[in-house]
Amino acid sequence: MSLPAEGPTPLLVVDDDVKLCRLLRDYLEPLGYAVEAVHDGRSGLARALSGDHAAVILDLMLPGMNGLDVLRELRRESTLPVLMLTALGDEPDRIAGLELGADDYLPKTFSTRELLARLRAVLRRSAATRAAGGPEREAPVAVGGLWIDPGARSVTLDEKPLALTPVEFTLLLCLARSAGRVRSREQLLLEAADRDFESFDRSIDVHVSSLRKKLGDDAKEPRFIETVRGVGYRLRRPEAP
Amino acid sequence: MSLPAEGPTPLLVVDDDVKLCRLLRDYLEPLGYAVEAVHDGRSGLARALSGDHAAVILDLMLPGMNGLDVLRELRRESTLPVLMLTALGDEPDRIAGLELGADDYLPKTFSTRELLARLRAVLRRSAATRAAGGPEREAPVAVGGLWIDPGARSVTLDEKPLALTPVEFTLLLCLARSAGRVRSREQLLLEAADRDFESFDRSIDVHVSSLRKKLGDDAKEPRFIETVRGVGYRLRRPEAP
DNA sequence: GCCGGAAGGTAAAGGTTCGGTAAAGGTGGG
DNA sequence: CCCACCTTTACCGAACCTTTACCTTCCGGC
Repeated sequence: MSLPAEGPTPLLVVDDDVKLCRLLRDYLEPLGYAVEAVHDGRSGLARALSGDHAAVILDLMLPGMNGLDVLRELRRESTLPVLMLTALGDEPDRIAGLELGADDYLPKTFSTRELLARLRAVLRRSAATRAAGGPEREAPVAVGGLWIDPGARSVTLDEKPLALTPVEFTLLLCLARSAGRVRSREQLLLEAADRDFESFDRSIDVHVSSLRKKLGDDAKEPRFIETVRGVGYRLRRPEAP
Repeated sequence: MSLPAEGPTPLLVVDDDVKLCRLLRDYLEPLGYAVEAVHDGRSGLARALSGDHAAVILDLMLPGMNGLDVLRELRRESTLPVLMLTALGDEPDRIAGLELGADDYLPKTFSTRELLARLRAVLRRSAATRAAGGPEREAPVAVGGLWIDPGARSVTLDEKPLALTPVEFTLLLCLARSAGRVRSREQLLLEAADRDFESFDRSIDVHVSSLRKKLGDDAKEPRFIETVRGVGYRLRRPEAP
């Protein structure tokens, strides 16, 4: 990806609300961003694919081509960071958007602070992945009835979505990636919470406990997370006959 | 794994759609890959097992031998990276594929960019695990009908899993690693329980006793753990006629 | 062969450690 | 301030390790 090394950070805003677009421009340009605005889905997609921007702020309610369709098409070709604008309480769209590969969402009632925070977070993350070796797309992991998608940070169990907290998600992902092998509390804590372990730290146990509850798992006869006494935990790998 | 150090990266494509195979070859060869294509499952499996390739792109819909069967068979012998091709929205197959050990999936409507990105990701990951995780991992030990896996911290006896306590496990592992040689109670206690031995300490004897019980072993005519009077214990190595 | 002591086998008891989990406490973002 | 989340604390029960005790087996000496 080739972005100019200097100058303001170029952003694309796709929203049919012209007033909102102006608002965003007025707020963001003094802060070092260059805002290009388009007002329908089709041109939004075209501009987003041009490679001229560092990120897109994308409304989901659009005339012509729906925002979700724009996102889906965009994701066939590009890993450009996408921040989607959703009406308050529009949970289903939000989830659909994140599953299609949006990087974050922004309620339409956002505060300027919130906007800036999420925008920066999204840009930072994309810069980080780029620096770390390009658009490393992480493959989803499936084990037992679990489907874990690192990109969307979503989990389904027997086709049904689970609501996990960040630490729970990472913990589960970490266990799933080494399914069948034991992982120590040290490793888990480091990967899931980025923290060092010191004795009498029970937080992994607690996270495992609540994970099990959400998975409908029983600690004694677990379908998923097995305890390995004195060592750590292990995700069961289904028998392979 | 022995791949040529130089030249194009050799790929295997298994798909009955000859046109698609040609498409892949035309796209990938100029980018530094060598594409070998076969069009049915059975030859796909045979070629994949040859060790001649760096990765496989595997269609799941195949005449003769199903792609999932190919994958399952392949995974018995090989950790070769597999990218599977799935029809859009074919969630069940995707899940089955990943559970069988596919490394990623590619919707049949993939863009060339997407193909390349995922292919590179898969190759990079496999290179990484080979470089880092490979030699570091502790190798399982097999002796008699025993299979001891330090990574999983699991033991099977004649294919059936055994539930051992931490000390029992370490004790058995320790004995198995020096199968055929005697180990003193001192050594065993130190390795298995991290404790110093002082005279009249019987705890190793007790652990050996319960181990034998779990192994179905008889102290007098042992299949596994032999007593060496006045010295310690020894795990029998199966006769080598 | 018989005897005695040392070594080893093992069941059971005792005490400790470990892990599950509810609930309290703390923290940061909205 | 509220909410969601993570961590810490506390308590309990279960699993575990060691010790003890009582046998059996082994082996050298008689």
